[in-house]
Amino acid sequence: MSREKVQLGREAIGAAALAIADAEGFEAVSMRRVAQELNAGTMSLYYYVRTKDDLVAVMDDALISEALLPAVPRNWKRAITEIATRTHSIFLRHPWALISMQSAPPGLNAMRHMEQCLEALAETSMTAKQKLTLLAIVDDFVFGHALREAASERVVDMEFAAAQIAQGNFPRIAEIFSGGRIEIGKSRFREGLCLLLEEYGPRRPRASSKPRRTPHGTTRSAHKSP
Amino acid sequence: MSREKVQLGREAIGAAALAIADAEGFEAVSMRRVAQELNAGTMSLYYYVRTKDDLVAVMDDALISEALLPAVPRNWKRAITEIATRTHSIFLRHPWALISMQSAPPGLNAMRHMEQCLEALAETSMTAKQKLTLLAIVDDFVFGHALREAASERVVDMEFAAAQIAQGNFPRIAEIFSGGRIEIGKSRFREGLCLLLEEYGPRRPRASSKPRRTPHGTTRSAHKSP
DNA sequence: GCGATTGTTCGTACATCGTACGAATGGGTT
DNA sequence: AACCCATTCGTACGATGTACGAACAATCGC
Repeated sequence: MSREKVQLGREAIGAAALAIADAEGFEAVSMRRVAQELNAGTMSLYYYVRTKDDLVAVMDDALISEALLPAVPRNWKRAITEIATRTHSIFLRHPWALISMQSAPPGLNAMRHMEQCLEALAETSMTAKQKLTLLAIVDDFVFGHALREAASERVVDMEFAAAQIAQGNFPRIAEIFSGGRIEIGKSRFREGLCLLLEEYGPRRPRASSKPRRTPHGTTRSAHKSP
Repeated sequence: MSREKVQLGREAIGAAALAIADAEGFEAVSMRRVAQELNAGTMSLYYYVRTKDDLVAVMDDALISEALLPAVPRNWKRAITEIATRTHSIFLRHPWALISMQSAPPGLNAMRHMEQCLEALAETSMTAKQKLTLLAIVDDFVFGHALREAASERVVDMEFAAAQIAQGNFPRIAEIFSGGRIEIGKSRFREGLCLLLEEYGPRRPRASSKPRRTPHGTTRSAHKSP
């Protein structure tokens, strides 16, 4: 927290919130704490930000910008892999974004990201639906792996599990860990990604179509930006 | 909320909390609300449950029980697919569990689940590391797909995005949606799962088949039980 | 019989959170 | 001078998780 006040604004507030999240964890990001960081009154933030969720959306969009490639490789598999890897690394460093992004409306950088993904697939012969499906499947995996990897770094109480294993109730679990802890580090991310891409590419994609409806549609205006 | 009080206990409290989560959403689950549902004082819950996170862990483990198969198919791909599908459907109905399970210590049912997964792979020629890797990759995808699918059912503000598209800033996004909304329903879950399993299977391990049955141990523990 | 011990219930109190409301402040226009 | 409007923010409210310890009931040693 520096002494002089910075000019308030959406980006400044988002940046301050991000700094706090990085330094003290996402749960430390409160309106009061962010305001304090900016030497401003708590309620002053609400002039630029509708609600805390809106603030988080700003943080999210700021993060997504890190997933943008300066240039999209010609080879589409390489391009998708590179984007996915960047996205993945963002989530590993900011696991909270995995959750908050699911409820945040798409911002400018999110759209740039999507545009870039489509650009990567532009030269392929895939149909629109095939493109969207591939991107969705890849994202599913990226999000899922980051979610579980981030969690696995947390320390959880293993006492109960250890007791159960020692008691002999779970022979297969006991057996597979008998040789000590097995590390399946980040290698499985590349591995899974390859499985998805290599299979999807050369083969003729299946036209499994099962239509589904989704009633979507809302309206809202962008909040004030001075 | 019925009038007569039920006998308090870990399971009863967890069940009540689950009922509230199903009926009113996970965010409606508060200690006061659960206690009210059980016609008990708020603080009475803390005799059976260390903290709210502990309560949530009870809920999680109760949910996992739904992922357990009565019998494990001999064909390992079919077995894994069935387990994954069940797990997936749990998360679609209880999206909050995606997050809470990441920080919850493994409970009894979680361990049974793991044991069952290992049983499914018992007759393959995979090494321990290969088994764990496969299970991890599959879970990554299951969690990821459920996470994003649950989110896509939420209603989010699309006005900003629509405006950007209409403004012509994102030609590829505009193009791909020009033919109306494209629905890539739950088909992509099966599709992705197949990609992962079919590729992982044949090349590495030789799958030999032999029947096997499911053992189950049961024990109790954790915090006070009256 | 009685006091002590132990298991169970829960009322009160506190810190922290998001944010509704509306009063202050200050710079331009007229 | 009078008005307007953008911007700041102090106060207050209701909700949350839970620490603390009092209250009550059942059981046991004597």
